[in-house]
Amino acid sequence: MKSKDELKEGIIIRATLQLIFREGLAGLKMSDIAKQASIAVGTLYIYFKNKEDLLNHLFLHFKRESMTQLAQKIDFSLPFKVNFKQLWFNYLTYAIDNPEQATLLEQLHCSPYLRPEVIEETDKLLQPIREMLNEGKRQMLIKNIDNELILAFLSGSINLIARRFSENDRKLSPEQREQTFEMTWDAVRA
Amino acid sequence: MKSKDELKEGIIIRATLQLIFREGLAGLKMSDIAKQASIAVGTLYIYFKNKEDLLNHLFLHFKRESMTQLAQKIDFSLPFKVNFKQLWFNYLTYAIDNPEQATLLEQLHCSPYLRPEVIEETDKLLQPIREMLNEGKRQMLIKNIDNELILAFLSGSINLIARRFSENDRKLSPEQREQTFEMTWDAVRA
DNA sequence: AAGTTAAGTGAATAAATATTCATTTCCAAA
DNA sequence: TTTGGAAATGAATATTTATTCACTTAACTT
Repeated sequence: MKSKDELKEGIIIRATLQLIFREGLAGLKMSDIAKQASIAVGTLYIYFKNKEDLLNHLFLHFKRESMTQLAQKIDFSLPFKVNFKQLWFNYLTYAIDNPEQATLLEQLHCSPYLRPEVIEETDKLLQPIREMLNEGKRQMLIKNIDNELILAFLSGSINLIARRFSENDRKLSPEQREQTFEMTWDAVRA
Repeated sequence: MKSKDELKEGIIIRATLQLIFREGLAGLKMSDIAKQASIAVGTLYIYFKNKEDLLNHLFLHFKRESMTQLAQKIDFSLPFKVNFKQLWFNYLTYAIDNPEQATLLEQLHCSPYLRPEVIEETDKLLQPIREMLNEGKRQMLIKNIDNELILAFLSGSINLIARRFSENDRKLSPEQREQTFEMTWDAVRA
């Protein structure tokens, strides 16, 4: 018998991601996804129960992917600022190289498709970062401000910068990335 | 003869705004808008040619409204930092009190509905702010960083904070607003 | 190499949603 | 107080888009 192509699920997810980035969730059609993925519409329903199911998988997939990227090269034996900077650069780099992802999460977050439990699950992934911020406060290195406020400040600024500077001819230079980190560090440091 | 209710256009726009905030653009139905505005579906088509037309008006309406808010109490004879702070607080306050607006612009910005010329037109509205930033740089008060980068940093952070802290029981306290401004000022100041 | 089973297809169908329009309601001028 | 005309209505219709399914194709088994 013919075996399920393991790659295909990924192809579908990536095709969907690109379409949402370009056209927004509101314009997303199953037939367009199929075309973008170079498969038949019916095939979509072999890999996903329906559109809602596909979008929930999509959301979880990229949340996990971004969190994996985020944790790269973090080593808690190193000084706080080193880790903070690494974390921030990981996020920025991921966001710039994958600008679709931020748009996606944005658009899905308030949509009739996303199931609430999926949102909750993804929020838990941030826990280690919250603990890192606590550590920074304990060492009096960063301002004593509510974690959620700091997180919103950090991710809000990075996300928008990444969106605005993700096209190839506008991508941030290494200098600009350093400048932006300087702004961020000045913002949070005690 | 019966005269057109001038208020109704505003009611429709506000109803639409709320629905997009709650359910996202993807879930937006003309019938829901009608219900939310307590009018019949047909009436929508008296005030707007069709859904696309309605959404373009919506976008322009709130862009202009937010810009008007932004310019409140700005007085170029006052010192740069005073104006900067005023501007920032205007934006934050507007964003917190009208969290729907940010979601709306976000969702519409990449959607098949919005016409490109409408996007362009709204970008022009930012021109005075860019000039203000230039003035700050001339006076060596803020870092010499690309305006678009600073703007993205500022609006990204404010937008996300406003979204996260817009529910009544989580709204930012005056202290938290000051703290957040402190972060912002530390970020941009030279 | 014939048989078996699941993947893949896309036209056909179902479901959701935008838009129209025949009718009714309301206002203002005559 | 009548009446002309625009506003308002919402069931009916048109359109768009998700989903199904009868059929074809491909890979594995005996």
